[in-house]
Amino acid sequence: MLRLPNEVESQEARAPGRPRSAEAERSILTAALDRFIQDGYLGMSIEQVAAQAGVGKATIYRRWPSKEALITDAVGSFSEELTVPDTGSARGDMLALVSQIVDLASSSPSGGCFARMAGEMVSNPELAKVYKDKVIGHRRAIVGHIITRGMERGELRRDIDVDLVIDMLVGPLLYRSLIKRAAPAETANSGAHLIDTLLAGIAAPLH
Amino acid sequence: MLRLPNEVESQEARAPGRPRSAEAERSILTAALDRFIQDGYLGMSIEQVAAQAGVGKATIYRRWPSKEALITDAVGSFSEELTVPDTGSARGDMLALVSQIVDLASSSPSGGCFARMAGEMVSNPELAKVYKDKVIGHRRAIVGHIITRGMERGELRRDIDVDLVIDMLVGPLLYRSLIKRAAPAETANSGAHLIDTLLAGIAAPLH
DNA sequence: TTGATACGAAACGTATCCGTATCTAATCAG
DNA sequence: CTGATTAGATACGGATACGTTTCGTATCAA
Repeated sequence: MLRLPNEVESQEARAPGRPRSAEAERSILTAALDRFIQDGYLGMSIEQVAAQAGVGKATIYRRWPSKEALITDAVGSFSEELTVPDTGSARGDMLALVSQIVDLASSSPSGGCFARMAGEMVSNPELAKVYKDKVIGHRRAIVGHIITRGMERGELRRDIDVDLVIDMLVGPLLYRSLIKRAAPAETANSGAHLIDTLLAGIAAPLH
Repeated sequence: MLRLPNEVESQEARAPGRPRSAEAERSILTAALDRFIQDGYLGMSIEQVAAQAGVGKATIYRRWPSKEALITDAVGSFSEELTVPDTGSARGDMLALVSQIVDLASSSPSGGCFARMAGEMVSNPELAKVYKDKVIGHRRAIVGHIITRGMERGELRRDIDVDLVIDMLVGPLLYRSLIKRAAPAETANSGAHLIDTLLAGIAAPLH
């Protein structure tokens, strides 16, 4: 049996020589995602990413074999810190979630990411799959959880299609952020209006 | 932007020499829009456009000073043949409009155009303005007309925000077409479901 | 017929970018 | 210290694309 390093048995023996910088890896992924959202896959360049990350180009190609592999990893590493709100009511949960999304969009590149991805997904199916699985799936799961809980509590009708309601809640918000460049505060305000209208419907009461 | 010789003067006055081909101009704009939707602004090339249009590259640069000017004109020349339906009820009008949009998306490049534009608008404000004015504005006006008429007829509540309801009708449809690659028939079906849910709301009736 | 212009095709110059190779300095284990 | 590897910086080859120019041909008015 090989001699194990000090109090570490599950890790393999270290390679000789200077180890790779973990900080460089993080800064590369961050810069790559930023440039991707800003300029798109073709508009960005590896040299820009290297400059923004403060590394050399060779350091990037030592880790990823190609530009495409780097971007796929960068999009996949992009996680949103969304939590499932629990305010006691479906309406409150929806409001809290919209508030979370608005805060996140103003403090991280997640907002512009969707607009950029919408276009890139047309030409890049693999990127589309990664983004849908990692980001869209996560977001839809949270909304679905809120809706299902509201149905179980009797606040929401039991015959509604959860998947459809998710689209009706998320779709207008994304549509607004894509078309207009709405200010965060305005988005939050219209979000409340959206939720109330979705809950009440738009048909006139009979007589 | 595009000015033919002596266009402003009377139709009698003509420039000497061979006149420019109007057919070449149309085929260039059509090819440019197609390549733009397919590959994006950076992904397309003028040589591709020229080849697809069956013209020489110089013929393009004789009319437009740059790639950007060409694409701006191509997007601006893109008009949708949407008509305001009049079925007698707001619900019927909405269904008819969704049907129109679905048919249009399967027979023209308008569907993929929005996905592509969503990404390109991030980096190109001028293109965003043209697209919003020409396409989005036209589409929203039709939906707004339907909703206003429904309010006047007493089918829809009078206290709803027309702009918000437009977003609630168009947003989910666009969101679905962006995220999923839904088949046209499925989109039409879920469109009917969407309209009914929007009309009725999702809140459970009080006891 | 003549002159002027547009036409498609193709070559050209310039620039950019991907991915590789090379250089010297820095960082680890033994 | 020695050897191995990574670090950033930079040059390079190949490819691509924008925009210009040239060339011979075609199309108009006079």
